[in-house]
Amino acid sequence: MAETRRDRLRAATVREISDTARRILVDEGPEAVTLRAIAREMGMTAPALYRYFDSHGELLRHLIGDIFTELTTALHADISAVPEGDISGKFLAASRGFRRWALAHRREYALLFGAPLPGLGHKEQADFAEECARTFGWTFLTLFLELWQKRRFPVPADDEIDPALVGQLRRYRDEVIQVDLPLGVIQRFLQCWVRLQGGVSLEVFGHLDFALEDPGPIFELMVREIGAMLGLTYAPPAS
Amino acid sequence: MAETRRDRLRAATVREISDTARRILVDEGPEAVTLRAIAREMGMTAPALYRYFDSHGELLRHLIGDIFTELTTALHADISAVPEGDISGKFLAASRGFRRWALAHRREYALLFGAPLPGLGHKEQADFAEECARTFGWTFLTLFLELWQKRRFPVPADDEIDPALVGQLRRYRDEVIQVDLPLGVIQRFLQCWVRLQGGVSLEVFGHLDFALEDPGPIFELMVREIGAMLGLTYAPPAS
DNA sequence: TCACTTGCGTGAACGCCGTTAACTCGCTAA
DNA sequence: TTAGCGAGTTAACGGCGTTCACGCAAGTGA
Repeated sequence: MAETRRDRLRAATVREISDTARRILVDEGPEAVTLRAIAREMGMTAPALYRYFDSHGELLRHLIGDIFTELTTALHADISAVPEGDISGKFLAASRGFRRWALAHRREYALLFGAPLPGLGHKEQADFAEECARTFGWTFLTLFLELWQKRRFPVPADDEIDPALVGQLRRYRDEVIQVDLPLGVIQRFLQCWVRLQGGVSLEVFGHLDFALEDPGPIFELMVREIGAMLGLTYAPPAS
Repeated sequence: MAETRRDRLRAATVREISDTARRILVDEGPEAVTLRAIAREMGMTAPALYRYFDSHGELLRHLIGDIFTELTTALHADISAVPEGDISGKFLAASRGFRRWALAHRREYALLFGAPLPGLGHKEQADFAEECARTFGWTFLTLFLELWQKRRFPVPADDEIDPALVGQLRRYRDEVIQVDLPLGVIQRFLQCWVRLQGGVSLEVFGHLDFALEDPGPIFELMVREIGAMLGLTYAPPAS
């Protein structure tokens, strides 16, 4: 079954819808991304969009998927801009790149990492957005694993880990990562990720404004601490 | 000007509106908190609510203020349940209490600490919600300062702090805290707060579900680390 | 007591929104 | 060549925030 002309047109329309939705999101905020607004912008009427998406929610999920992919691409660019051997540098670049992207795309970030939208259950299976999110997750995870392979930073032994955590870590390792690793590595990964994403979220959502105008130094401090935990050779940001 | 009968009735209605809104929020989620739904529930019509609030957004902000106050009250209860001398215990109780409240009130938490709602600019001045948020902030801040007074945990000296941060910390200290303190104490406070709220947010919003079913142990690990940084005498949670 | 103000609430309406249903039209595949 | 399918339309439903004109009762001053 070759790709027919119709199929190409359809794919192009889907892309145009995504792009339009994206532009509205950036320009006018998430609440302005309505079916009618998208259709209006494209010279169509709202019901026509139902030929391409089952509902408003599904369109949004698709948009989320697109944005995840874009973020992943941006991070990979940041990472591969660092010379091949410098794994510490790559890790720092990814962390800073994540924050930079988040600050430059606050509304998109809110869609990806904010409170889960009602009606957009984050629990959907076999979802496009879900898949893109997983791919994104691998970006940091592979970096982390590579770091572990090369530097063997100190991690807690299995019997030093909270028993309530051991089972969960094992499941995550065996079912998702599927690489033979000490559980302590995974615990460290999660700890780092919580700090990184947690810190970025707070800053992006303005929850540090009560004290700071520019939380950049606090973020850098955090990166430094994470680096220390992982035995990274720290280098200050380029800019 | 004494409080007239009208004033009392009016205040009662305002409270009933808040309560109704709150109930709808808890039962049906934030998107269900509409003027019409509130009015319906109260046996009124939507336009009547405009006698009490300028707009839907302002009603929501008021609701946020109420919830902040409730959270503050809950935390103070947790804190004062710990014997007077045990400042470490109080700090741990507050941290765990914050997480417990957040998990037990996910929708409310999202309203307070999620991405700022569009149309609900977080930058409003002299706002009721803003005021309640500030009061909430003092809960942890005073605990932190009390800890500093009593235990003098190690903090960086002024000239060890990122110059880009010094000015901001000084301004926050002089204009908000108004207590004579080394800037390093404030830096530490912010670092702790970022980790605490960042971690709780991630968990509440389900952004650790990709790996963990119960992030509790990770949170406890975080509390432990924070405790170590502040020289707390760590005690495992009661429950 | 009587007129008057003030505040609370209603109903109708406007323009948004997501969604559904019935319909048209042109391309495509048999 | 023709039947059918896919993409698009218009009309409509119910829900939303919001505005406006109006009624009505409670409080107020003479």
